[in-house]
Amino acid sequence: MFKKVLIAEDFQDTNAGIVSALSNKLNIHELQEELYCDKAFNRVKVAQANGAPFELLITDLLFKENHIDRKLTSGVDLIKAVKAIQPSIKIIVNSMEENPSKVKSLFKEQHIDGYVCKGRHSLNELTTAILEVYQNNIYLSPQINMASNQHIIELDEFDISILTELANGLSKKEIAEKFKQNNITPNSESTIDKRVSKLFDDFGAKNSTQLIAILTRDGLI
Amino acid sequence: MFKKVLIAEDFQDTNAGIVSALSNKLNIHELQEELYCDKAFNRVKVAQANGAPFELLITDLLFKENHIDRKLTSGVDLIKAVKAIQPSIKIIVNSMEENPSKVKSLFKEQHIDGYVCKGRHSLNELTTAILEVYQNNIYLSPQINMASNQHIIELDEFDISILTELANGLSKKEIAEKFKQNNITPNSESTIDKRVSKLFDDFGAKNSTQLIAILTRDGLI
DNA sequence: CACCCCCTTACACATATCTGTAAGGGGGTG
DNA sequence: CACCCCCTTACAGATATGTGTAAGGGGGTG
Repeated sequence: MFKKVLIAEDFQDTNAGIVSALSNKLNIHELQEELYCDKAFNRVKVAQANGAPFELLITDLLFKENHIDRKLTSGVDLIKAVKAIQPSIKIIVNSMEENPSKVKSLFKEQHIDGYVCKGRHSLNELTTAILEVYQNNIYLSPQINMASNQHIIELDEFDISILTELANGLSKKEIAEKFKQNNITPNSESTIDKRVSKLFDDFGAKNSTQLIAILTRDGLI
Repeated sequence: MFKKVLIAEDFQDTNAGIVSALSNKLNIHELQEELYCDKAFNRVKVAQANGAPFELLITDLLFKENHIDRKLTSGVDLIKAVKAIQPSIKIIVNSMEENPSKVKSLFKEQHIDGYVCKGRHSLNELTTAILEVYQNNIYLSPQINMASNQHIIELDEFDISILTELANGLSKKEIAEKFKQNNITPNSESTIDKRVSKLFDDFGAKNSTQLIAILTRDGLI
């Protein structure tokens, strides 16, 4: 079994639940926990420098903001930073995120080893995930149905830029101007119109307002 | 100290964290837990029927949907049901909700005794909250600043109706027609225009799209 | 090269949005 | 009653939105 595991999770109750479950169920010699990404990253760095690196990182995705300055503000930031200094570390994400395309991108872009979706069985799932990952397998919560009829529509960076500015109250004309200023291309009002109209079809929206409502609700922007 | 406490919380890790913290820190004789509102309500009912009622309910607000049919689908539903059969029970809500006006309404409408906001100190806060509530005081997470500059703008039922339909993709003309059909008054396009424009000012939005984005993000609609 | 597809862009037109102004109605007050 | 305030409503006009059509350009293919 893993000998040295780090947990990064900002909710104290969740954090405590994970720690207590893992100490009881799995024979992990050293189980450390952190409430902040930056501190978690520091522990990884120090452990490696001392020749006793962590073998597994269990992390949440969202970390609440507070008065403390943060360099790493999300689980993805943390994963990137950790992988940069210790590519071999195993990573399990434990989060509320249910969007299949977001979870998919964690495996594809961040090369995580397991994904557990918080819920009524997440501790059991987490235990299973750890065992699987220890065997060099990957683990994915069964409730994340990659092949479902949920939106697997990929929003590219350009789509996201438009949508973010729309949600920010800019008109399409203003967006076109901003894109021209920032050398983002394409940048004609017409093309932006076309893109947005395509997204209406994709997401079954009648107008911009509904489109933004849908995407905001789903956490896609 | 409270002798009999019930915890309603659907995330297994959070649930476990609360249980383990309270068993260690507080001398509570009987600490039960449930993952579903309906089951929690049943426990309260049965305990009361057996002459050994719960003295305190600690509940979340949001409970994930799954394949099981649910009568009570939220913490507020549970609180209402429990208060209806046992008005004297003490209630502490433990949730992610940070909106002051929503928290305010829990105290005002549901007459809860404590509110703990999930975060990096929520277990410590919860312990304090239990001690305060046991002394017949109320407890409120310090991070919920009721007098802050956050939006304490009250949206009335009419506002919500308009906003919901806007987020649903209806034009203002269509909303006016729908209101006329459903005998909702006022219902002229002009008045709806005026209301929405007022909300632009209230929330600092430039147009409908941004307004809906803000309100959706804040969970107000 | 010709051909095709896809993307970008311009333009046009009907509709919707947003912001004024102004008229009228109900309720409270002196 | 006169007066005032607030809300509803109508209307007008400048902009913005959504949806067509069509022209042109790049890249791949035969």
